[in-house]
Amino acid sequence: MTTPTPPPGSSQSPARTSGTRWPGPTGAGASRKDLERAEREQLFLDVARELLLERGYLGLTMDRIAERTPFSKGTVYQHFPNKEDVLAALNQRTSRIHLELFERASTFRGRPRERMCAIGMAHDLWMRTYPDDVAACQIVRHASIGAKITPERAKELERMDDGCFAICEGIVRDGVASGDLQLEGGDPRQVGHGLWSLAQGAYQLQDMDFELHKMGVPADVGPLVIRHQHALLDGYGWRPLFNEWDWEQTYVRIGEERFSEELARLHRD
Amino acid sequence: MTTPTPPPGSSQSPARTSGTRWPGPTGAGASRKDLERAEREQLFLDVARELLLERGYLGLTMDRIAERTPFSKGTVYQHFPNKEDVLAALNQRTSRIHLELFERASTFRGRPRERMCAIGMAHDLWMRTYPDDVAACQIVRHASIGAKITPERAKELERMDDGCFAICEGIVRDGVASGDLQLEGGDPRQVGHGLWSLAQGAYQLQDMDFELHKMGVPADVGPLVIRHQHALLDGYGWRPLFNEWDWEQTYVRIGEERFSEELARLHRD
DNA sequence: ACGGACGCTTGACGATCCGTCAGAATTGAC
DNA sequence: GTCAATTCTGACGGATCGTCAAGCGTCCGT
Repeated sequence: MTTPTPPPGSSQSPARTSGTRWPGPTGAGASRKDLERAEREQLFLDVARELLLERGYLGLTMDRIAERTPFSKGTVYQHFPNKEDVLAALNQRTSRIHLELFERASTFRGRPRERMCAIGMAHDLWMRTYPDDVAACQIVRHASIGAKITPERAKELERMDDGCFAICEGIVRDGVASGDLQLEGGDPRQVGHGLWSLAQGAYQLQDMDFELHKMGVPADVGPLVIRHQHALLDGYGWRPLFNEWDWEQTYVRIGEERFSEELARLHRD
Repeated sequence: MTTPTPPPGSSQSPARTSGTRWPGPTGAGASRKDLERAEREQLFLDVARELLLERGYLGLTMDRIAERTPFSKGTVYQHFPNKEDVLAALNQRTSRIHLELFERASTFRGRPRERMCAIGMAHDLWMRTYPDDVAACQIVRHASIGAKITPERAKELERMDDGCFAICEGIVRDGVASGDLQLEGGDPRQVGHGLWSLAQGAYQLQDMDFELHKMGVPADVGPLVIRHQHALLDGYGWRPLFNEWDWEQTYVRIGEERFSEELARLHRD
């Protein structure tokens, strides 16, 4: 677009061995410069992720990112105006996947409540596949830390969360429209809020240092959260109720028809 | 205990105008030294709280605490080994109140589900009365930041959360024992987990920067969370169900019989 | 009244990290 | 090969953390 210079002949990238497994949206139609820049940014993010896993939030420093990279700190700052923004960028990758999983889930064919189950499964898969990245999200999104993030990046994050939520909202509205869900005076969107709160809270409780097993919570909260969500939906009277349907089979179908690849990869590791 | 010297005559403390409104448990039977030390610690915590409200997590620094205090940084470090521990100590005060409110709520006379409502109200009151302190809790308790906390303080925090949870668990067990709640194969403690997750998640969502009103969530999530919790309990079949009872009256009773003082103070501000 | 041991307080200090910027290095056009 | 434009670099100033040796006050025995 801006630079009219196409990749001159040999467009083979240096194939930096960053080892990333992220579905990076390295957009098409970019000049070599842009490509290198995008690659570099990915590299920085991969290293940042590494550091975050190794040494936690307080161990992630700009200097260390530069050290583990063939670039200097100044160059890192060409990509991210500050440390919080690095976290936000990581967050962005994670949120993008979140939204994509939700979109895929929403196309599941079935009764509205079944489709809502697909959303729940997508969320569970997301947290299960990228647990550390989701943990990073918790930090950045905390208002008192996220205050330094680039406005555009913040908007982008918000946009993706809105997207996720809009999908939920659509399914709830379908539920109402189909007659499966009858809300007396409540805003349909609030049901989505309840489901989201449940998942969010359960995850945060798990992420704390407390020993949840003392509270009868299994190490893997996923199934429990899903059970809670069913209880919530039952409480709001969304048909078919938990004991009116073979949900196990629904989940099998969702897995086969929408998330076979993710489930396979998850079981492989 | 150690120092046999009693306060010689004039035991009038310097009456530092710390302006704290916290129910500090300045234990009895402490020597003058200990008392001064305890007072100083309270002062440090009050200043830390002030800073946290004014400038957020990143604006809370040990130097600034010392600056706003007639003591030097070294003295602050005599009380808290690091910055995270200051936050943890703040957290401790907040958690102590939390537990105390739960204990008070649990003594409410009524059917088990009504008593669980009292717990919900206690939680709501807690978050409503000390919103900023509860927000601080969210930061400290994040595993990646809480790693630097003094082990004893961490244990203490855990102990208080366990206390809160034990109260919930007891009420759920009462529900089962009374026949109001019939769980098919589930651990009774998990119901408590669901309620807690719901409150925790809703609060965290509110604390994020996202614009929840776009999701149909009112600025004050309290009533919505309580509605969600009722739905969850209905989903688990805890009698009397939401539409089988005059809950409004229950809440009025809880307020009058257990939290009249807190409610009055809340309405006054 | 005096002295000295003990413990508390201080603030300067080294280390770490953030974010900047002037200058070095590289690139690409001619 | 030259030169301008762009990109990269790492040293630097500022801020913060956490330490510690030296200063200071308190208290007790004489």
